Amino acid sequence: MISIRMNDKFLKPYNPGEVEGRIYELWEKSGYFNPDNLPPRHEKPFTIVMPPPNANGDLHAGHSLVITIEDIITRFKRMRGYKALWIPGADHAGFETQVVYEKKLEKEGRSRFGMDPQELYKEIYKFTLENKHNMENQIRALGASCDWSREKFTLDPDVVKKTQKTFVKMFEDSLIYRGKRTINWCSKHQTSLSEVETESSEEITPFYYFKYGPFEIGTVRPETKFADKYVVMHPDDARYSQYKHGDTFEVEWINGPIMATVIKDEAADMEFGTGVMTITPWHSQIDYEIRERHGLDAEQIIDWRGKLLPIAGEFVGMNIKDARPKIVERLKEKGLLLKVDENYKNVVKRCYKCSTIIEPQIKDQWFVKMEPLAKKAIESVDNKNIRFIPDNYEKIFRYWMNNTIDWNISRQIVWGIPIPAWFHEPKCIPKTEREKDMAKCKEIIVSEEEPICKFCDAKYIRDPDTFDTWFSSGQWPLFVTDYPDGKDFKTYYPTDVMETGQDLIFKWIPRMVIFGLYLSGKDPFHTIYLNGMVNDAHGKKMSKSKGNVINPTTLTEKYGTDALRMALVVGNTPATDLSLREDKVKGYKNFANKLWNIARFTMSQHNEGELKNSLVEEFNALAKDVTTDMDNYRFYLAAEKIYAYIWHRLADEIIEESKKDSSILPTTYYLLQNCLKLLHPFMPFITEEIWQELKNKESLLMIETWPT
RNA sequence: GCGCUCUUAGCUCAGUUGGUUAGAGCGUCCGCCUCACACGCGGAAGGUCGCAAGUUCGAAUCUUGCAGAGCGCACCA
Repeated sequence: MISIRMNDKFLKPYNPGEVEGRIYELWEKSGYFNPDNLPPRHEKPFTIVMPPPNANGDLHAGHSLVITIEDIITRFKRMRGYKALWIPGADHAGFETQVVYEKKLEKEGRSRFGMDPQELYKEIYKFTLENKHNMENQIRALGASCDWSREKFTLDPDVVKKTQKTFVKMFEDSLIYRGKRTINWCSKHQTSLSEVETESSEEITPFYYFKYGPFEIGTVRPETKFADKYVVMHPDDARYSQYKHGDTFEVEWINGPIMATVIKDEAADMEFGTGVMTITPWHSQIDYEIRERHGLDAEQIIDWRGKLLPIAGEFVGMNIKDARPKIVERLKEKGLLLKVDENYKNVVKRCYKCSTIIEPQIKDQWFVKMEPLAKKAIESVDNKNIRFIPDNYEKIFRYWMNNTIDWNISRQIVWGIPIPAWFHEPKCIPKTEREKDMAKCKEIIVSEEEPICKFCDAKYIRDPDTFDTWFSSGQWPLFVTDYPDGKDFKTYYPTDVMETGQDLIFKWIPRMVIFGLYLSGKDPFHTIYLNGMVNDAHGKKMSKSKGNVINPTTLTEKYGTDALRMALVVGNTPATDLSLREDKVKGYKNFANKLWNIARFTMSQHNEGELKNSLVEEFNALAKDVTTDMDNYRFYLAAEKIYAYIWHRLADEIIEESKKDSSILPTTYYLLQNCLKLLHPFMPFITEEIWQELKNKESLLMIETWPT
C-alpha cells in the first residue's frame, strides 16, 4: 500500500495564479512544444497554423477562443501520439496597423502625410515589435502549446522575399496585371482598398431629378455631374426611339452649355426612374464599363482628397460634401431641378476603418486575376479535398468563389511589403546616338532585383506601393512550413486543420486555398474549422464605443485560464456566436476547485489494490465517447461530458461510495488519473499541476497517452 | 433585393444520422458548516421546444408557409 503524502498547498483552495506561470515554464523547458523533441511514439505529423494575431494591440476575447480551440486540438493530437505541431505567428497587418498608428500620430498632433516614408516605417516597426512581444506573452498565458521556435512574423525577411517572388511568378504567368480600373478610394487614408475592406450599407439619400436637354435624369450625386456629356438609354426603350446612338445636342448645364452625346446601352434600366441617365466614368464602376464598351472619354472630377477639380468651375476645391447642396441650388436657380425624392434608399460604400464614403476613382493598380485561381479552389471543394466545419460554410465559400472580382493588391501605405515593380521615370533617353531601339525599353519592369535601363543607364524607380496584407498572409501555411525547400515543408505541409474566426471566410480562407494550390499544387489543409464571434453577456457585439468589451486577461486573473477556456468551449458550437458571461467563467473556476479537492481526497487515501471492473468499463465507455467527439471536432460536447462525469459521477457518487466501501479506493485513484488525461486539453494547467503531485514530478501529463 | 443562421426552462445555451418521462450551467426556492470541497452537499419548482400545416407507427429534430432576431453579400444611375 502506498499512501501519498499531501503537499501543504493541497490544504488550500486551488490558486491558478500561483500555478499557471510555473506550469507553462515546465512545459516550455521540456521542449515538447517542438514536435521534433517528442518521444519516438509520436510518428505521424499533425499540423495547425495559428492565424497570426495582429501585432498592434492586446489580444481580445475572440483571440482567446481561437487559441483555446487550437490548443485543445493540438494537445489532444499530441496525447494521441501524433507529432503535433502548432506554428505561432504575428501579423504586421498592413493597413490595420497603419490605421492604428495614424490614430496614435493624430493624438500626438502629427500626421503621416509629410513624414519621410522610411522614418514612418521605422516608427511603426518599433511599435509593432513591442506589441508583438506583449502579444506573445498573452498567448503563453492562455496555455498555448505552440512551438515558439518556429514562430514567424509576416515581415520576416524570408517572408518578404517569398512574397515578392510570388508576385513576379504570377506576373509571368499572366495572373497579375497592372491596369487602370475603378478602385475603392478612401480619401482620408489616401489609399485604395479591396472589396473586403469596404462596408456597404443601405442609407436614405435624396434623389434628384434634373432637366438635361430634352431628357430628365436622376442622380444621388449631383457633385459628380459637371462633365457628364453622355446620356445613356436602353436601345429597346420605345420612349426614346427618336434618338439615335451618337446623336449630339447642346444642353444647358451646371456651369453653362455643353455638347451631349446619346449612347444606347443595355446597362440602362428602363424600369428605373425615367430610364435615362448621364454617366461619370471616372467615379462609377458601371459608368466606367459603359465607357469601355463605347470608347468614351473619362475625366476626373474629384481629386484624391475628395475635393472638386478645376472642371467644377467656381466650385473648385470644395469638399464634395459641402458642394452638393450648393450645386443643387445652382441647378435650381437655373430651372433645371425638377423634383427631389427625399426617401430614396441607396447603397453606400464606406471605408471599414474610418467610415469615410468610398470614392470610386480610376487609378493604375496591380490586380490579381481571380477567376482561374478561384476555379481550382472550387474543384478542391468539389473533390472533397477540403471540408468545412460547420458544413454550411461550404456554400458561402462557393458563392464567393463563383463571384470573384479581380483583386486590387496595391496599397498606398508604407506599412507593408514593397511591390517589386519598377518604373522608368522620366522616359528613356538613349545616351548615345547609336541606341535607337527605344521601343524595346520597358516602362514597367517586374523583378525582385532593381533594374537598370540598357539604353540610358537610368535606374528604375520603385513602385512606392505596398501589398495588401492578405497577399502575403494568404501564403502563410506555405511560409511557416518553409516552402519550397525547407525540411518542414516536406514533413508538415499540407497542414491539417485551419481553425479561425468565421468572419475570415471571405478574407483569408479563400486566399490561402488559392495560393496553396497555385504555388504547391496542394490544398494547404483538409479541414476548415470556423469558430463564431465572442459577444458580450447579452449576445451583443463587443465594441469600444459601446463600452461592453470584456478583456480576457481580467477574467484569467480573476478565475484562472482553465476556467476561461472551459467557459469559451462548453456549449459553443462551431461558427455560432458565444455570449461570454462572467458567471459562466466563475462556474468553471468552481469546477477547478472541485477537481482540486477530488485530488486532495483521493491522494489522502490508500490507493493500491484491485480495480473494480464495472467502474473501469464505465469510464472506458466515456473515454470512447469523448474521443469520438474530439475526432469530430465536437469539443463543446466532449468538455461537457468530462465535466459531468468528474463532478456528478466520480465525485458525487463513486467517491461518496468509497467512503463506505474502501475497496473502491484504488479504482477512484485510477479514475482520477484518467480523468486528468481526458480533461487535460481543456484545462491544461490544473490537470498538469495535479499530475505532477500524483507522479512525484516524474512525468508530464502533456505527453501521456490518451486513454481509449 | 439575394444568401446564411437562429427562435428549446427566468438568463445563456446543448440536444451528434427522427425513437422511451426534452438536458446543462447560472439564477430561484427549501434544508444542511456531513472530518475532500460552503468555490460545497442534499432536494425542489420551472418548458404545449416561435406560430400553422404536412410527411411518419413516432418530430424539438425532416418538408412547406408565416412571424420575429442576427449576420453576410449587393455597381440599379
